[in-house]
Amino acid sequence: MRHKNPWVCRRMVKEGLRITQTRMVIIDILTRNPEKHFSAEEIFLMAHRINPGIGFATVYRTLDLLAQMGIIQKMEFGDGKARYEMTEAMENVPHHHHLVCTECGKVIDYTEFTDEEKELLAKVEKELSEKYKFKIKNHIIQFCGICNNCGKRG
Amino acid sequence: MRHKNPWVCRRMVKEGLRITQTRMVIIDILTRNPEKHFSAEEIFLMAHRINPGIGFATVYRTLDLLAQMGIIQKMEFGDGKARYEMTEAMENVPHHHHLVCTECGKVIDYTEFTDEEKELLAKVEKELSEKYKFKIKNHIIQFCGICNNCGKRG
DNA sequence: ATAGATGCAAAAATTTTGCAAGGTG
DNA sequence: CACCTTGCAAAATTTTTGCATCTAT
Repeated sequence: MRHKNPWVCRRMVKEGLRITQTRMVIIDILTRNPEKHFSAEEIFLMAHRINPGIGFATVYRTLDLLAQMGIIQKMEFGDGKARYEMTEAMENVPHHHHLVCTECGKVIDYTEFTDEEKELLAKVEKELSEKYKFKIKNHIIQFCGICNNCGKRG
Repeated sequence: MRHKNPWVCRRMVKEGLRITQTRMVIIDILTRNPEKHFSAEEIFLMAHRINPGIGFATVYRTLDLLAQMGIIQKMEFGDGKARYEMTEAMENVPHHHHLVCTECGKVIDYTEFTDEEKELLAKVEKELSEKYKFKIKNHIIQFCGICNNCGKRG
């Protein structure tokens, strides 16, 4: 099997997991779209277009697996569907967070973190980690509100 | 109808909504537990114990309504159930965030924000608000990782 | 009185599971 | 070849909807 994302494949091999065609299709979709936040259905449809044999259940199982390994992050913007995207631990994945419109569900990505913010976040993580004996792997930051469009209408 | 949370009731009246018994039961549960993050089912069970006539659908409808009004915040910790808690905009609700264990689902509340953190957060919100013309009402901050217990076992 | 709100039950939507068959190491 | 992984279909879970009835204003 061709290894499209060597970093992920190495981790899978190290954990005794098999590098299958279906998994590679899904990993490829996620790797090529590090700034997107796809739902399971969207990933299924894209995977299905590449290989029509792929089933919904396997997409869910693979997403769970990758989330468990810390390769992707599962999140939820309030519309009942889980979303998945590469974690910041991945190469070439810019640190980014989300602005979520509670009116229309629109999600804006927000990447411009200042050094001050990054440092403070790292400090907070370190403090929390020690205080609660919690091994922090990732964080989710969402700002919720009303987007430009909905603000005009509403 | 007795008004258990005058602040919320005033807002409801202002928006032409009716202050019903069912709504007050639900608002009371949420008001008395500002630091908890109940699922819809948990709220339904508690409401049902107070007034067995209350139905599941109304619980969902009321939670949606309150979330839409910005009185409660809907969030998701990765177990497929939405959670609801009073927003910081409410009186007497301490600013707090969550540490979520991705192994066992345990959620630890984290309230100790320094002034530095609060100021920076306010600054970031203001900047984002202007840059994206987004009226920010709230934020969700979650740190994801492995809790003390799961760390020992795993 | 009347428009909004409720409760029930049925439906929708998303996610999980069982199991025989297939693919990877 | 052994055993992990898959696909399908069925099941489980969570959330939403339709509609007659009730109730707050």
